[in-house]
Amino acid sequence: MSGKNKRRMKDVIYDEYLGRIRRGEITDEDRLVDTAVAEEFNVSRMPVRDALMRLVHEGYLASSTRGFTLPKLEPRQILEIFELRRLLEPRAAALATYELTEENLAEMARAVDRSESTITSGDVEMLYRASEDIRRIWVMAVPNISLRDTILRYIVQIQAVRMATLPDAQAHRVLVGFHRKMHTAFSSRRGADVELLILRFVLAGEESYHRVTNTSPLTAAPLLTGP
Amino acid sequence: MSGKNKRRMKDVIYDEYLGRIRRGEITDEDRLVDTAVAEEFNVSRMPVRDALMRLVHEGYLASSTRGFTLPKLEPRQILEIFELRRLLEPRAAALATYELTEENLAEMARAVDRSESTITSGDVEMLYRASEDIRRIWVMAVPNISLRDTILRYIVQIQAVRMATLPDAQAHRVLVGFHRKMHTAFSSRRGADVELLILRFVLAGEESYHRVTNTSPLTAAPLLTGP
DNA sequence: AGCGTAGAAACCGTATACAGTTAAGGGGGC
DNA sequence: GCCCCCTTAACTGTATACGGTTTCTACGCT
Repeated sequence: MSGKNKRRMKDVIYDEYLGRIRRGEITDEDRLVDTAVAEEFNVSRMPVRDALMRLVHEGYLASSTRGFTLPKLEPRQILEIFELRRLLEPRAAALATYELTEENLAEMARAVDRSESTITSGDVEMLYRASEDIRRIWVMAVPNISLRDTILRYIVQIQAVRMATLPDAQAHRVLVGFHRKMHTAFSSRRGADVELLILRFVLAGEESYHRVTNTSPLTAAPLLTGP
Repeated sequence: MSGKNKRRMKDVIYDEYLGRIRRGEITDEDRLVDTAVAEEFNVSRMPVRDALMRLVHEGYLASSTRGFTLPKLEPRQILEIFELRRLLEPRAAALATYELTEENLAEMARAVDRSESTITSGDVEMLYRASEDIRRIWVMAVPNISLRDTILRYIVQIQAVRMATLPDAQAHRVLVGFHRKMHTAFSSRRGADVELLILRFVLAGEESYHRVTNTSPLTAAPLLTGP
């Protein structure tokens, strides 16, 4: 009856687990095994393997000889991805500025309210979800689909950075401050303002990460060894 | 004996076909069928399917109900990827500047010579390969591995753009001119110069593509509809 | 002769089975 | 009691088989 009959199980499983990963429902301790997932969906291992292997190749999972787990990013890789985000996200957000609907902005405003409430409540879990919602709203509005898809891949890095920085009170306050400013900037419909703000946001995230983990910026070395 | 015994067939097949695609050995007309590839390697369909599906998910191939083929990019997608390249490649090339060895530069110089020789010979095939070599040399020197991998994915778009623009004499001359300038800039070890040159290079490629295909820039519309 | 339709062929998705590899855990030796 | 080795279980990779879907083709109808 419905047009969904042609949907392949491997795609269903892929979508389901990508959603779980993006919603943070898979934790570091979870070990995904194809036979177990196969049982969950009442299918054989093959479509499960297809789905999980795809998630591995896209960087959302890591495969080992003992099941699939969330990848644990090396600090080096986290810093590398900060550079990519610095290059892509300001422009992407500027493009999204002109696409966000009033409903999108209203939803973002509610998420910002939730974010601010965590300053007093200290509810890191809620901050985490609010942060996720705000990001999702604007990223989904990016009209350049290739650019949007590229940005969506950094979710693992972003979750790792949140895990590392959010327990830190200073990073928490900085993040909440940015959330309010983001809503203001997107609401103003001024792409140039949004672009600059998002650049500052990524740089602030990088700085928080460096402070919390005591690492130093990636590019210092190569730039200093230049002529 | 050799440490390669643990290499999985699916990885061997993946590497082999990724290489063939990158070297342009797969043409638009080719139709890859898993059973045929399986026969070529004397294995079953499964590792072949794994390899080909992976190439599909990474954008190097497209799957249809009738075998796997090179993806034919929509003009829209080609323009989207130009935007990504504009954002990433200048910085990536600047970072690569400090990593290129003297041998790299010498190899690039030889490729530039070959490129220039095609102005008189009109050998588009050689121009194609020289262009590929020059790009490969500097991209492989990008020290940020995540950034390098992201850039390497655009090979399909780049090949499509070359196919569309290289028969055009003006685009041909512009490209060769850039090749010489690139070698000069990389040799100078001045990242800032390289960054600007590569930005100009991507913009020139975009312009050639627009001119040849009679399309208009992607971002005109959203920017103009802004405040 | 052209178009529609039915059958066949090609190819993909999924199931089941087996082999190979790796890590864990228990038992034995030091 | 601790460490090492061997067994065993768990999990991945590959093979084979079958069913479903889509495209091609040939035949018949108009």
